[in-house]
Parts: sequence; structure tokens; C-alpha cells
Amino acid sequence: MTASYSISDLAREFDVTTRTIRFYEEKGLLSPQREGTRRIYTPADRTKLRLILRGKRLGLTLDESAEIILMYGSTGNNRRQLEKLITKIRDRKAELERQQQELKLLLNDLAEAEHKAAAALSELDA
Amino acid sequence: MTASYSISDLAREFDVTTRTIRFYEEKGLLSPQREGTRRIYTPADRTKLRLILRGKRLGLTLDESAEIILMYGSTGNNRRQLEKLITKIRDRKAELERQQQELKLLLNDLAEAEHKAAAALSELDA
DNA sequence: CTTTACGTTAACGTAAACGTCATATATAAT
DNA sequence: ATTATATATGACGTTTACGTTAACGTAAAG
Repeated sequence: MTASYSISDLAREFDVTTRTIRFYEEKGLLSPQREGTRRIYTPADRTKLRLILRGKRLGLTLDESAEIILMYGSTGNNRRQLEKLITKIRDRKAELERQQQELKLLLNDLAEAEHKAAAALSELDA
Repeated sequence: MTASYSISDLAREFDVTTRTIRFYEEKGLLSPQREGTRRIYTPADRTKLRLILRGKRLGLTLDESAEIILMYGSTGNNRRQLEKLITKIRDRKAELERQQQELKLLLNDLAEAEHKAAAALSELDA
């Protein structure tokens, strides 16, 4: 018996509200089973949620995260599907690498600013 | 005579609308001089705009970008100011480095997904 | 048996970051 | 003088990503 989670289990674990999780379902990012009316989440659902939130922390929109999730869940095994999947992954990687570059630039700028501030400070001490 | 720019000069250069630039002014991120009613932007204004947009591409909010711009324009040279500035820079660096870490994780996940997809594809060819 | 805890749907509210008119003025080109 | 182009100020609209009641069902605990 694989583990299963209630909506508040996941909410606690990932520090989001249940509203948030239901919202992701509305948007088609999650589709847990039901036990009567209550939602039951599988480990796979949990992984999807983790991916969504990871994407969020990187500034991805939910629609973008949805794409990534589709990539993971891609059970369609025909060639066209797979080729499309590979293309999408590469596109996303390229974009993320561009972001990484921007990040380096900003970190450099900040390091410079810090240096100048520290220098000005030690001037005061001289 | 230092260069100066009209609002549409900057809009063209950075590929944003004039509305966007006026919006940044509303939010206090820019404060160009006026020639009568028209806005005149200095190279310093241009740099600020560049920083705002760089921040945006990294997923910073405008308020966060505003902080960074304040750091750059910080002409207050007293110790308290400088110390506060240094602290803010370090905080931001820490957050950005955390993001960099997340990015690495996601890139790894994507590499894995790509690998699996490629493997599935070569299965089809076998 | 009634709290207490957790769950459900439905619906309206909100902050951020602009887009999109509408209307008006000013300068440049023909 | 008239047309075109650029600019200005409102002011309302839009999307994203949820927050926030409201109003109700269920189920275990005391």
C-alpha cells in the first residue's frame, strides 16, 4: 500500500494553504482521487506539487510549471510526443541558463556596490 | 552636455511601452526632469531603468528592484546608512544564491527527464 | 450529543504590473 | 493652415495567484 496524503498533510509539508492546493487543481495541475468527496493524494501528486512550488520559487508561472509537469507525466510513448518533449526541455533549459547568467551579472553588481560601501566605511574609520 | 532621452527613446531601447516607464515613475522608481510637461531622462535614469528590468527578468518585484536602486543611489555617506546598505546587499545575495541552488535542482530534474525521453526514443528505434 | 477538527463548494476580494482607451496639448512636417 | 507624431494625464480593464468569508457535510473525541 503506497502512501497517501490528505490535503492538509500536503499543505503542512509544503507550507501552503489548502486553498492554494485546490487552486492548482482548478488549474489542472493536480487531479487527486476522491474518497467520497475528500481528496486523496498519491506520492506522484506530492511530487507534482513539489515541482510546482520549485518552479514558483524560480519565478515560473503556473502555466509554465504545468508544461514541466506534463513533461514528467508524459506517458504518451509515441515518437512525436517524445520529440516534442525533448524540444521543450531544451528550450526551458536554455531560458533557465539565460537567467543564471543574469543572476551572475546582478551578483557582480551587488558585490561591487558592497565593496564600495565597505571602502567608504573604512574611510570613516581612518 | 550629457546625453538625454525621451520616454520613447528608452521604450525603444529596452523594448517596453511608455506606459510601463510612466508606471515605474508612479511607483517612485524613476523621477526624470521635466521640460515643460515632457519627461527628460538622464543616463542615470537610463541605468536605473536597466536595473529595474534586469531585476524583473530575475523575478524580483518592483519594490525589490526599488530597494536595489536605492542602494545604488545611496549618496548618504554616514556610517548608519552604509552599514544598512551593506546588510541589505548581503541579504539579497543570500537570497539570490538560494535561487541559484533551486535552479540547479530544476536543471538536474530536467536533464533526467530529457535522458529518459531520449532513452524511450531510442527504444523505438531498436 | 455536541464540540472540535477537518473537509467540501461557491463566490467575492485583492495586490502587482501593466494594457487600453479617451481626451487633450504641443511640436514637426507638408 | 492642416495633418501627423509624440507626449501628457486620467481612469477603467485585465491577468495571475491566491486570500477570505460564507455555508455546509462528516467524523472522531469527550
